[in-house]
Amino acid sequence: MARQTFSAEQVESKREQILDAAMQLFEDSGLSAVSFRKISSLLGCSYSAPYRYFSSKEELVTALRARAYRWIEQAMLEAIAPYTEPLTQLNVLADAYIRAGLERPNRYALMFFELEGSDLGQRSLELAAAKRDSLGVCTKVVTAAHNSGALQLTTDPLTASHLFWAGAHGLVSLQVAGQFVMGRTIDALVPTMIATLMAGLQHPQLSADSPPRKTSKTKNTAAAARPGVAIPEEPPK
Amino acid sequence: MARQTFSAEQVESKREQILDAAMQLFEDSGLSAVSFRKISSLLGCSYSAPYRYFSSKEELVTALRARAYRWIEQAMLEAIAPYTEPLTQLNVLADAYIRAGLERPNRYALMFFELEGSDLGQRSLELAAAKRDSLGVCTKVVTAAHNSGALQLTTDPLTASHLFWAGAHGLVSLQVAGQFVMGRTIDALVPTMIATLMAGLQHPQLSADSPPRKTSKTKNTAAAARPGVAIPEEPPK
DNA sequence: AGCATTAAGTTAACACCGTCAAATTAATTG
DNA sequence: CAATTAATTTGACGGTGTTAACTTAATGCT
Repeated sequence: MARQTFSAEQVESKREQILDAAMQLFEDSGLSAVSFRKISSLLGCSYSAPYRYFSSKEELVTALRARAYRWIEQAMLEAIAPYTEPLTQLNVLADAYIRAGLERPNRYALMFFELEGSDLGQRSLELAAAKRDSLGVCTKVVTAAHNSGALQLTTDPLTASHLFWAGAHGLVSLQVAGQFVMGRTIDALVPTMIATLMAGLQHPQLSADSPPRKTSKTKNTAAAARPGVAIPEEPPK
Repeated sequence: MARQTFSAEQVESKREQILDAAMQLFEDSGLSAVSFRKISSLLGCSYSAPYRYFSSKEELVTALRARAYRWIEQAMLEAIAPYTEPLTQLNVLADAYIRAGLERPNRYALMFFELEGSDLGQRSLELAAAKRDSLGVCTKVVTAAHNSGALQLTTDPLTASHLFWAGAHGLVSLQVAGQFVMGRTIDALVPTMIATLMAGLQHPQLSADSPPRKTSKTKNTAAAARPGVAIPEEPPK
């Protein structure tokens, strides 16, 4: 026969070395600084060697993106570990998520948006699993809070999880993008956002009866009245 | 004397031609497809000509980013134009913002996150103005809703605007990033998010008394009790 | 032992990129 | 017409992703 193939562990070890170097380059100097040549230089191999483990830069960045999800998942898990009360866990989780995003904005940004025309992200099972698991931490805590009666949701826990995640992510994004007006800081907004969502999600006038939105064709129909909120106006024209 | 310099209009026209081509390339194929050479090829000039109008690719992308903010601002303005009732405007505005983001996810993503180590975004007055104006549309509507009594905020209107923006942006981001679990769509979440924030922002238990967050050093202090929400637990260790 | 086999890694090459200096074109004034 | 000088083009450099050809080295077979 011939030389035997590397074991799965050896391959994984190589992949992680490459990803370590790539992540370091990315966090230090952005995505354009991530190059096979610089990675190879850091690893002491030739510039074409990593191609055996990542068939393209896009694939490498996708793996990097999955790592970012694993990182935020871990940050949330570690934050809630010392606590058992679901509502406390939810607050701690939100705090940890946002702090992690602010401390490593580049790595955080990697989780969202591609800025490159690529459909590889849709086909990576590893990335899909990492996404699922990171959201799962949030969903689990919200569900526990709901089941324990501490958070009396008027929507299902999954919807509530999505809203919490979206709210937290929105704050981090706006802060990183410099969207907050002068004098305002995210510090004051985080507790307000969490409290607002908690209050709103327990508001009796809110239930799962919101009509579905039309994403195209018909316009402005989503402005229809919602119970206890507002009465619509004359339609345009 | 000598040949006279281009007028400000001529320069601006050139800049817009370049930005048109750049935006087209970006939306079609991502940021890496935006190159001086391809732009020049589209414009029928030499690959170095655009350098007279944008001294670097980073500067060009920053101008593109400002354009993205002007675009979303315009989408919001056009959406609310036919209406006068502030609460209706707020709903229509949120709907327009989110639909715009979903229809052009690449352009939308340009507004947030850099993915490149660059501090030029901080020094561009044009970009700063575009950011301010786009948020201003939201703030104006929220303030009007507050002043008219239609939206009885327990926080100041600017804070509420930030929360609305963050919530809407969070939903768009999660949708574009494929974060929603299978079977769920953003269509059902948008009205829920808006209604939740509206309900939460009018909730009497919420006021501006939320303690500021510690962003570093001290940990887990943000999990402290908030009125009417939860009672904290034993601290870790 | 020696050799064939074949996985892992290297080198060479290509097209493309951002960027800048030098050369070139073209419009305006004296 | 000629000098001046803004606008543009050309040439060049180092860096990039990617592929193909080549080299190295470990294994099993005879």
